Amino acid sequence: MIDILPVNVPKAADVLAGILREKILQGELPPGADLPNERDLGGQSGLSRASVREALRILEGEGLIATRVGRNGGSAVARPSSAVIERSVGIFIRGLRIRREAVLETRAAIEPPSARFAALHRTDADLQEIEKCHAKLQQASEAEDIPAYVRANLDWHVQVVRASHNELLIAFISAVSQSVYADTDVEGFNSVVVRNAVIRAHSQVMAAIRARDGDAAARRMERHVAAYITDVQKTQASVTA
Amino acid sequence: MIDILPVNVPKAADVLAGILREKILQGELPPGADLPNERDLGGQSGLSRASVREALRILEGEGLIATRVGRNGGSAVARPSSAVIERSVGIFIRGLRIRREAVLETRAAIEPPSARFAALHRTDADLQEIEKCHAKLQQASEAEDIPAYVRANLDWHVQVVRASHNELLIAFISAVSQSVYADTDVEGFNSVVVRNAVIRAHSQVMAAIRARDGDAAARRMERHVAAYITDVQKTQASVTA
DNA sequence: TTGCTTAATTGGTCTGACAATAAAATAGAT
DNA sequence: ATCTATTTTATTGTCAGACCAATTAAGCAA
Repeated sequence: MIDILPVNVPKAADVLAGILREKILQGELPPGADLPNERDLGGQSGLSRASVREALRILEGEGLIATRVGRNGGSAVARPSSAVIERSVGIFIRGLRIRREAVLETRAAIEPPSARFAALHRTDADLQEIEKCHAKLQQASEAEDIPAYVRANLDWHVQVVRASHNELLIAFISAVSQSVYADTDVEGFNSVVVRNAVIRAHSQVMAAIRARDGDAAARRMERHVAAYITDVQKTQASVTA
Repeated sequence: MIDILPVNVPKAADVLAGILREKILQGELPPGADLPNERDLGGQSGLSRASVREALRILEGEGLIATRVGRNGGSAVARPSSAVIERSVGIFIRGLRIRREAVLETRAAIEPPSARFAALHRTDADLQEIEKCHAKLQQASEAEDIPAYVRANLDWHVQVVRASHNELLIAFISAVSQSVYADTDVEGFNSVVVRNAVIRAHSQVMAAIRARDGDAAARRMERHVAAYITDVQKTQASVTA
């Protein structure tokens, strides 16, 4: 009696999706290429339109195709964007009830090395974008517009990582930031003292990035995020108390 | 004439998927809970079974439900796992042709802070798991079994991050490692000198983790991954030459 | 109790039809 | 000839109903 492993029974739609996925990822179907319409795909694959649609929906969920209705509609190959990572990370965080502390830890882990890469790889345009965010931050701080301040703060951090020109780090920080933003309590930034400290820290990080000093950028960013985490924990404590 | 923005036309399946997704993420439908069968869901929602199935497929793709056929089958709420992140990151890397350098950079960015957290949060069981990977690594190295060596090497790194007890970092490193593994050229590890250097570096990191010395763990891990990257670049160069 | 058979339940797949949409083709007006 | 309004057409979106396949519960027999 040989023991046979549980036999895998792939569904028709999964098989078709797998075939198309490989064609796309291997470059045989480059971004922008039109797929055959659903009826033709059904004819070619021998599957029903229902199964074809299921396969296309899978690929759409993976960000590999985009589908439009109407004449000259149909499915076209798309470039996957960081949106798919952001979505899966968001679901992961919410679904597993990841502790806020762990999310902040992750941000704290990613940002200092990202700041280093930003200092090393930045273009002048990157620097200008970062400074634009900084200006908005100052403006919101002076106007005591806390929601705008929180938004600008997050944008600044994301922009710094963008300057690293590392697409994966950008996707990760975007994904994590979205979750951080979703439940940042505004209370912590009611103090003008806290806000000014943030602005000063940002200025120092920017100076290092401007000077292309990777070590300084990483060091200063590390101090900044560490300070932020202790601030959050303090606020947490005072709320709990 | 007022100008009206392009009106969003959500598809029936998206709407239903959104409703169910929120119920799941808000905890109204906890992991393990059974959803109504497809016909009932259709009846309750007023949608056809085809649309219901499409909605369920979306949620399945997001890792939020698992579906089984047969009597007492149906869809049950699942805990999203890091698998969804791994899949989306894999598609992102392959689809966007992310440079191998950027992937390694990302790993290099994540691992040192992860090693710090590992030193701070590890349990004895974590340490044993890491040491088990290390033993396999040494064994494979002595046996000159390079594929097993590469595998064990990767496992060791993932295991260190596991010891951080930060679920997000674990998911990220798992996702990135899978891509690293997919195109690690074995050539670089043909040299016993290189392999022994890796083993020494691992030993030092482990010593820091054992001693719960976060700073040392981060510092040594940083040196280790930096050395790995320069090694890869050297191999690359020799291949190109 | 144990094992086999049967029936019920559920997802998987197919077929065919119609509705909704958006582009292209056409007709009409200036 | 060119712009505009209308009609046609290609395509996805949705639905209804049927049957197949897989799985398990229930019934039954040894």
